[in-house]
Amino acid sequence: MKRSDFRVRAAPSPTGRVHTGNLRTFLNNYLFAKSTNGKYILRIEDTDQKRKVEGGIEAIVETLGLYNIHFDESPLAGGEYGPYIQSQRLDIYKKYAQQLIEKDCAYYCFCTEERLKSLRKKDERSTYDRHCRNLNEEEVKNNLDEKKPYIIRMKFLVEGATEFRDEIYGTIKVKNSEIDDQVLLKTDGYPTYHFAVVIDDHLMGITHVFRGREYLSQTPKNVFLYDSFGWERPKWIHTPHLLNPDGVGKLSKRKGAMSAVSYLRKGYLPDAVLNYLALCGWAPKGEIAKQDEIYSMDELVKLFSIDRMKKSNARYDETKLNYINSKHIRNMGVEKLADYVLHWGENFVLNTFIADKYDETEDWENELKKSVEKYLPLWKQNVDYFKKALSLEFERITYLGELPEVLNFFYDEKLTWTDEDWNTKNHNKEEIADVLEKVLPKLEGIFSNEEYNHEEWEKVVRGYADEINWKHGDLFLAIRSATTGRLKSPPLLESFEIMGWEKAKSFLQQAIDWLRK
RNA sequence: GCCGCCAUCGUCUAGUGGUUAGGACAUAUGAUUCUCAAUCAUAAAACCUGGGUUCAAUUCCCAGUGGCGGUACCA
Repeated sequence: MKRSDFRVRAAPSPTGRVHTGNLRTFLNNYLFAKSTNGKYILRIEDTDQKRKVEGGIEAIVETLGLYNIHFDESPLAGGEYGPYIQSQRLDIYKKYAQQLIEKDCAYYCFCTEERLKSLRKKDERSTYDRHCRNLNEEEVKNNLDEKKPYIIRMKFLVEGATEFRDEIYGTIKVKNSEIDDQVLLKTDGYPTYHFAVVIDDHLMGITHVFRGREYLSQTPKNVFLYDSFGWERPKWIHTPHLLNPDGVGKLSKRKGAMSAVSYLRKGYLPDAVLNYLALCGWAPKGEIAKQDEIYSMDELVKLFSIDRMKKSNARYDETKLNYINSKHIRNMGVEKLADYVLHWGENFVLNTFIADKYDETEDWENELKKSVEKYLPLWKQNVDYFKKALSLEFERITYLGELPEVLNFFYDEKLTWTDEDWNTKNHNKEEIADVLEKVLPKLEGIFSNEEYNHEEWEKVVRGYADEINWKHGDLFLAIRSATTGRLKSPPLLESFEIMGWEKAKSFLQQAIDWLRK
C-alpha cells in the first residue's frame, strides 16, 4: 500500500465540544494523515440517542477549522463513502448484523435490562452469562413473532486468546474468556460503538485506526468482527492519554482543560496550542529536534511519525503551554502580530461561535469581551500607532488577552491609581508629588527640543535624582507609576516617544493631583 | 475483584548492555537593566523497588509497587 492511500478518520460524538484532550486526538490523527500524504476523514458517531445534540457537527468542524485542521471527507464536505453520520447508516448495520447471524457469529438476545443488571454484582466478573446464546430456532422465531424486544450480540470465542498488533504498543494478547458477548445492535435498532466502528471503517476504506488508548483492551471485539466477515484488519494505533496536571485521571474540564475555542479567545495562537499538544506523548528524533521545541504546523507535519510516540501518558502542563505561546508570539514579529491581534479581537473575542452553545461562558471571557469592545476600535483607528505600542509589549505577554490591560496607558485619557501603584518604601506620597512637580518642567525641557537624545533624557533624570538625593531607581519608578499607572512597564523613554509628551505630561499632572488628594 | 497497558529530574522528554544519563519548561542565584520582560552565566533536580541474566544493567527477563485504562443496550 502506498502511503498516499492511507485513510485515517476522526470519529467523535457530535457533542459540539472540543476540549484540550480531544483537540489533541484530532491533531494526532491529522498529523498522521498529512505526514503520510493520506486522507483525513470525519465520521460522526451519534449512535447514542440519549446524547444527541443539535448542531454539534457544525461546532466541531468550525472549531477545528479555527486551528486549520480540515477534513478531506466529512458530513459537511461530502465524499464518496458517505453518509458520514452513523445515524444515517442504520440499514447498513442491520444488514451486516443479519449476515453475522447467518454466519453463526451473532445471535438474538431477549434478556431484559433488569435481568442483566441483576447479573452484575460488585467485585465479580460481570460478563453476560450468555443466556440466549443457545436458544433454538423455534424459540427465537416465537420471541420475534411475539414482538419481544431484542438485541443482537456477537457470539464471541469462548476459548483461546485473541492476538493483534498495535503500531505503538506492539503485540497485545487478551484471553477470549475476558471478552463479553458484545451487543452489536440495540433494542432501538442503533448499533453500538464496537459494531459501527468496524462496519464503517471497513466500508470507508480506513487503513489506520488511530484512537485513544481506552480502546486497546477492547480491540479483540473489533478483531473478531473483522475476522468473522473475512475482512482485512486495519492497522491499529492507540495513543496514550493526556492526564490532569495532578496526574490523576484523564484531563477534565474541572482540572484545567479548556475548550478549544477558549484557548483562541484567551489569545493563544492556534499553532502554539497545537505545538504544545503535539509534544505531549511525542518527540522528534533527538538529532533533528529543535532545542527550543518551537514548531510550526508545517514542521510538525514534516517531522511527525508514530514510531516517535511514547507509550506512557503525559500530564497537562499549562506553564509549558504558556512558554510555547509567548515564543510563538515573539517569533511572529510585530507586523504580522498586529494584523493577527486585530483579527483576533474581532473574530475570536467579539465573535460568538456555534461551539459556544456547548460550553458555559466563563467570567474572564465576558470581561475580556468588554475590554476588547472598548479598545479594539481605538486600535483599529490608527494601526500605525497600535503597531508601535504593540512593539513595546508583545515580548512581555504570554497571551493576547493581556493586551487591553497592558496597552491601556497608550489609549486612555485618564489613569487611575491605588496606593499599591506607588513605591512608597523610601518616600511618601507627598514627597513623590513634590518631586514629580519639579521634574515635570525638566522633562518638558527635553521633549520640547526635537534634537533630544537618549543620553540627555537619562542625564536629566539621573542628575535630578542626585540633586535631591534620591536613588535613581526611585525617581524612574515614580515617573513610571505616574505615566503608566503601574510599577512595571516598558522602558519609559520609548513609551513617551510613542504616546507623545503631551499625554505623558497630562498623566504626570493627574498623578500629582491624585497623590495630593 | 478480574483483565490490559505503562513507569528517566517537579513537568514534558532524549538516550544507552559500559555515558560526567542530554535538552526544554518551571525553580534558585548572579550579570545586565530606569521597573518588568528578554538575554547571558551558574546551581539544584531523575533512571520506582526487589530479584535474576551478564564481566557489567537505568537499559534485557521476572515479581512487587504505583499509575492509567477496560470490564455498559457510552463512545
